[in-house]
Amino acid sequence: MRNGAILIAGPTASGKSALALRLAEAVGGAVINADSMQVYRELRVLTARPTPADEARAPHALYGVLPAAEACSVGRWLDLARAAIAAARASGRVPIVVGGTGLYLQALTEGLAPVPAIPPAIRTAARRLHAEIGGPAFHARLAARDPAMAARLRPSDPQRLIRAYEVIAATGESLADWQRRPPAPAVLDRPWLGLLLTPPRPLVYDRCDRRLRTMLADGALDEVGALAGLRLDPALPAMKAVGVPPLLGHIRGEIDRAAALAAAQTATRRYAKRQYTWFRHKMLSWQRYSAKDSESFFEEIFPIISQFLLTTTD
RNA sequence: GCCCAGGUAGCUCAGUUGGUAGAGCAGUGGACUGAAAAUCCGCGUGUCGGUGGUUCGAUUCCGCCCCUGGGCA
Repeated sequence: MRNGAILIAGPTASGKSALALRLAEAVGGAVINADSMQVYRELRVLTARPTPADEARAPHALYGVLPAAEACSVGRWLDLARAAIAAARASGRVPIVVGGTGLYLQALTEGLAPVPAIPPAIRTAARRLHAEIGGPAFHARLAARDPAMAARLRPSDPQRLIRAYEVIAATGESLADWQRRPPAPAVLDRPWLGLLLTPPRPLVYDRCDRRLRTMLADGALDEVGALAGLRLDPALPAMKAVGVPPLLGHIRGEIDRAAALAAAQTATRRYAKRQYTWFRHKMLSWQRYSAKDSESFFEEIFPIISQFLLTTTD
């Protein structure tokens, strides 16, 4: 039986998906999404999700599986990924996990603190309180209950402040203590091979720019218009996907199309830059490839994959 | 050809009553443990268009030239 799993990471527009698909075809794999935005159903074009034609070439999992009205999370994704990996193995396929969300991949390979699920009412209340009293006051409230977390968070960082607050409120224990505990059993308890794609940055930026243009031509505006029609909470993750805010602005008539395009392109470049930072510092055990296109990636990588899969077969 | 307004960071501009200059954006470095395509923190020397002049000292004042925009011909 084949035990190994292949993980592919890289900044947006680095050619991950194409490579994953080629490998899946070559080794009999199943492609599993590790991208926080590609999980949302409504955003196919703007999140550069694999096309139906791509999905027909090999099994794909976790693409477009949640409505934008719901918020995904690392924990939720991890549960989905665990199931998808098990399903792939059960069908005799090699799991090929591919995506650009560093946090998700980290949770997959290193585990996640075993914090219980926080009741939605508590989460909502924490968010509402933060909105009401503002960062500094909220930070002070947190400090009163959880000095350890307050000490390492800035009053200007709403997302982490709220998380710390809801954890202490729901569990009575500091998130810092939770994180010190041994993580839940690692999802990837069997051998895995991490491949990190890092094409030269100017190349990725150029691809991002051109891809945004293509997305607009392919209906990204209609897609975002339909999303707007759902009248969702603007704080939901899908509403904050790269490109959504500027395209919404254009739809509402606040900025012209060219400005929306430029803003979306800029946001994409900045996102890619953050990904490079994460990958550079956190994925030290991953094999890095800076090849310029997916075809040369494939030729370079395929022999390594084959060797890896051989050594992990019982 | 003449008149007017400009020419300062990659871009848009501010400013210096003469002591070689600073914002936003872009870019860049970093952080990251349950909404992460999120969230947050750092980083600003550039022939101040060119060239002469005045001055201890000119990006700043003066002359000439070049370029851009507008107006008049």
